[in-house]
Amino acid sequence: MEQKTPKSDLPTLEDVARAAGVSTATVSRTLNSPDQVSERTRQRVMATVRALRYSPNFGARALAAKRTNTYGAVIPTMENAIFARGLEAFQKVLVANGATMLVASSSYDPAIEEDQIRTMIARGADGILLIGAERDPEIYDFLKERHIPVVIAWTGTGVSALSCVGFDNQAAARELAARAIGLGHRRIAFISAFTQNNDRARDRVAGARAALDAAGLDPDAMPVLETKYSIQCGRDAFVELMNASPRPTLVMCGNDVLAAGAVRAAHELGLKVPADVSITGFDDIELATVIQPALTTVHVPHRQMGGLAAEVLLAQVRDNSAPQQVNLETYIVERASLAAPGFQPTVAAE
Amino acid sequence: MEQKTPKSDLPTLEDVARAAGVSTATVSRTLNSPDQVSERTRQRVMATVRALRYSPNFGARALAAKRTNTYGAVIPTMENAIFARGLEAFQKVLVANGATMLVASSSYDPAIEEDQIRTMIARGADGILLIGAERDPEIYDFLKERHIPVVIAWTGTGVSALSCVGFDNQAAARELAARAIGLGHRRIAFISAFTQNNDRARDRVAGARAALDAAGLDPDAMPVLETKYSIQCGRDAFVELMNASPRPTLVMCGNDVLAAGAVRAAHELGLKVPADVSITGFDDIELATVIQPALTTVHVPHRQMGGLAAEVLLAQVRDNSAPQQVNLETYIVERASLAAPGFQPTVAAE
DNA sequence: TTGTACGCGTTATCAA
DNA sequence: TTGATAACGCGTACAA
Repeated sequence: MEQKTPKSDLPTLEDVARAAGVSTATVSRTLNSPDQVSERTRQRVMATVRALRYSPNFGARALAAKRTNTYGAVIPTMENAIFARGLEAFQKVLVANGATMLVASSSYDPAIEEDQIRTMIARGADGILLIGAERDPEIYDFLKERHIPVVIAWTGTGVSALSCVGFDNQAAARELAARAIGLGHRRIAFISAFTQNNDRARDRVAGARAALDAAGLDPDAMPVLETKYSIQCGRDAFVELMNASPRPTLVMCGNDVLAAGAVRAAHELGLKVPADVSITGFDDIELATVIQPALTTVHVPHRQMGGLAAEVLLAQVRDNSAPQQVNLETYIVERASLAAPGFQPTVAAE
Repeated sequence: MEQKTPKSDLPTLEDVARAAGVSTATVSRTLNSPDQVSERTRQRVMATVRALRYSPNFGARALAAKRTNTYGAVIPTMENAIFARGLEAFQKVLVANGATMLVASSSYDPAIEEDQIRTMIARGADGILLIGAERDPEIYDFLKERHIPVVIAWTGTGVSALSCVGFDNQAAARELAARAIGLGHRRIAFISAFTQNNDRARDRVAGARAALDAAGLDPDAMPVLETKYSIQCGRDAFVELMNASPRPTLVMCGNDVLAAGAVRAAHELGLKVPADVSITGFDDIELATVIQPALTTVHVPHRQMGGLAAEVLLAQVRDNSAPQQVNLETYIVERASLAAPGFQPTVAAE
């Protein structure tokens, strides 16, 4: 009156082994390194696996193999098209390589982010994707101590000894500003995301300043308003900026969402874009093409960034390859929201 | 000349126990059920935990506890604001309850989705969030067999014995169509997402038909074009629809993204919205407020849905509570893109 | 309140 | 190519 495992539970490796008439080691090998097993036994084992609907226990596997095949992504928020795009690409590459993605968002809060990072590693993440390079050095120490490979995305100037896949925020903004200056703009204002704990935002503002400087203009004369990431906030900021006198001829925005708000505000103020005031964005999300006028902006290869980040991370974990620094190209997308000051569309057509 | 664990590895429960001068059981209890431990020893153990920077090994924990505190979400794509919103909320509630989120996207492909679901449970997910109720019954059997709690979101008509948190897609679309019919619209066309494997899309079309039927109009006379989820596709579909003669006075769209494309196409065709043709959306994402004219659409409480889904799932797993069916309210958001046929804005202001 | 001791399901080492 | 078996690190009856 004694049975082995009547617990009505899921089948285990041992169950498969017994049913197939082999040892657990052979079953394990069949699953993990099929080429070490003879064709015949492999067939038999696989058949048993299917018959028993066996699926390996994750915890046991992680415990024994010291690897989870799980990767964490800690981002500011999924409710931002740029991160959603990057994540989607990151995840796709992971899946294509048999790995799974863990996601947590920090709401741009460094304390929450730190917590999430710790949670990720406690959850056994084999590697981690982080956005931006700026954070408490202690976190980097922690990560290094646990030997967790990290890839930093969205910024090209990474932390030494860490992988990064990004682009030069500052150079991109500088180029855009330089183009505007070339068009004749002199009074430029900037609506930025909060720059605290956000190196990307800071670099973009710095880029605009650098262009001003290079053109012999006073970089510190540029009004900069920092605000939250939302259309409404972009709108409010724009209104405030237009209270200045003389008014700016160009309002650069740290991202397309803020720019969309600015364009909206311009309409409400009875200002024509770009005739009365030019507006630029950054990111090139779909929103930029949908509003009137469409946004002149900086194209950022979000999807490529996410995909590459996954590849770099996988290489580090699986092939133990060295950290890499990848810098992607951005480019200006010319649409309608930027033109020379006082530009008249119909006249210009001549 | 013998040491216990000189492997230069991470500290284990045993290390903490030894350093604190207690048994591993006590350390485990301090961590998992602090109230079963005396204040004094708890203090001491916690201090040691911090000193050693101990963090429990995930695999071992999962193996012993038969629980991972990890929940999976399988969605069509993160690159869709509605799912991004829902996921963000889902994740927030999870984190607030000490759990972690696994994410996979299926690209609306049933085969991929099935794969992802299996992967999730192979990864030890304690529960799973799925979008929409329609899928191979075999998958539900599989889930049931493994005793994995499931919550289905985005649709109110769930699978029996499974939790769902959603809303009535059909009723919402019916109501919107009824309002349009009340306004005088008779020739209505519909741009839908692909309805195959998508009960939400199908229900929305059915809702419009139901309203037509209720008004004594022929539901089958309504032209329906199915297309991919993108602004460009909405644009193309709209153009095609407007080739009909007589033209529809209203084009309903299955979601806001398609509607945005339709509005764009109307502009390009020289048609005024809503004077020449009305357009409606569905979802009420930010995009709806940003385009000109702003979209009259159905507001769907995406965030609430995601948050509730997490709560329902957690309750099932942790409190072993019964599956729940939650139906959320939607409502029509009246903006500018829907008006009576031939409506003249300036005249109407009188 | 605390400790002992076993089991959880795999992987991996070593022999055969 | 295959098998026996020792880890792997933690939770939890059960006992004290």
